[in-house]
Amino acid sequence: MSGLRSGQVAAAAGVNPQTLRYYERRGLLAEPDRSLGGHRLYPAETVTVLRVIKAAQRLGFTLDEVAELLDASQHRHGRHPDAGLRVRAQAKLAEVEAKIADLQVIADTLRAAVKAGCDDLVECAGQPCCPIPFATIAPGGTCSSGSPA
Amino acid sequence: MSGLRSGQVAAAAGVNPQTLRYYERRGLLAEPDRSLGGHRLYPAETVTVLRVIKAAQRLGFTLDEVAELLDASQHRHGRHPDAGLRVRAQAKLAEVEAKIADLQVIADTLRAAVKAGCDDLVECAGQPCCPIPFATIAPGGTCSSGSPA
DNA sequence: TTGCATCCGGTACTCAGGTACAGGCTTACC
DNA sequence: GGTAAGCCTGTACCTGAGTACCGGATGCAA
Repeated sequence: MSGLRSGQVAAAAGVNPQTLRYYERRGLLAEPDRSLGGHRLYPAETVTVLRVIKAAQRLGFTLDEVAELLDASQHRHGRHPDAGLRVRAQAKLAEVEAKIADLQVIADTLRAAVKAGCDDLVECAGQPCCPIPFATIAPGGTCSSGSPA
Repeated sequence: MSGLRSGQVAAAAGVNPQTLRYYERRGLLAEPDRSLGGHRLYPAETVTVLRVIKAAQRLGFTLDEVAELLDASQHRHGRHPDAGLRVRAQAKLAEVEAKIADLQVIADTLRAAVKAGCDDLVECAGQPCCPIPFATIAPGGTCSSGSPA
């Protein structure tokens, strides 16, 4: 009995054993009991906690945010209003949606550049017809459609 | 005459002066001429190059990729087939679209979690009804319907 | 010629999330 | 009790894109 060793926990959760120590330092995992010789002995729930961490990371939460979520999970009694998953998930959703919108603009620009036949960044920078936003553009050029070598 | 000093170029392009040296090390900017005392003297085009770099970065290209694009731009004569902007922009577009799709899955999951009223990660991990994918789930819970992935 | 802003090279640090290595101790099994 | 696998701490390294700091040299204008 007495608990799982770090290698066992790591294997069960599919993470590197070093990651356990790293998470402990970061405050995501509580310090476990030790054997007489100083080896960590984890309770079985630790595997679940690791899976929770990985799931939350996958949703876009940073480790600091995950730490706060786990923390909030522990003393739900003195419930702070903004610490819960619901509120944070809503905020994260807004972040993710903003990121998607940003990437969509980028994708549109790339599509436009491909369609316009741009094949040389530096040359494009001199031509006002190129859809790539060079912010403020250098002295104008003779633009048509192709890519004059 | 004789060229722009690093601070002038940096100010004109809106970047940190240190960034110029960094880009030089990374091979994005050619080594400029020097004054007798060893100070860099840039041609005016450098400002355009910096804007090109920033525009390409904005489109999702890494600095290594930007370096290759700039490189390809210089010897377009011995044209390597896959070095041009067009091909690379298409590849980058696919990357960006994949990332958008991934984020959309994440956004959907977050929306589902909010809708399901999840407010505690650890608790959710024990309940099969939570839409958050905990991969393989820990010992069961008191839940009604479930869709474990 | 003096004074100050700027620039030089080199090094080290930042953020995020880990991963790797070195040198020594513990545990488990036979 | 021997041996090998596993674990311990501490420290250094990785990617990516810069930024900061240091002591010293330069450039330019009055």
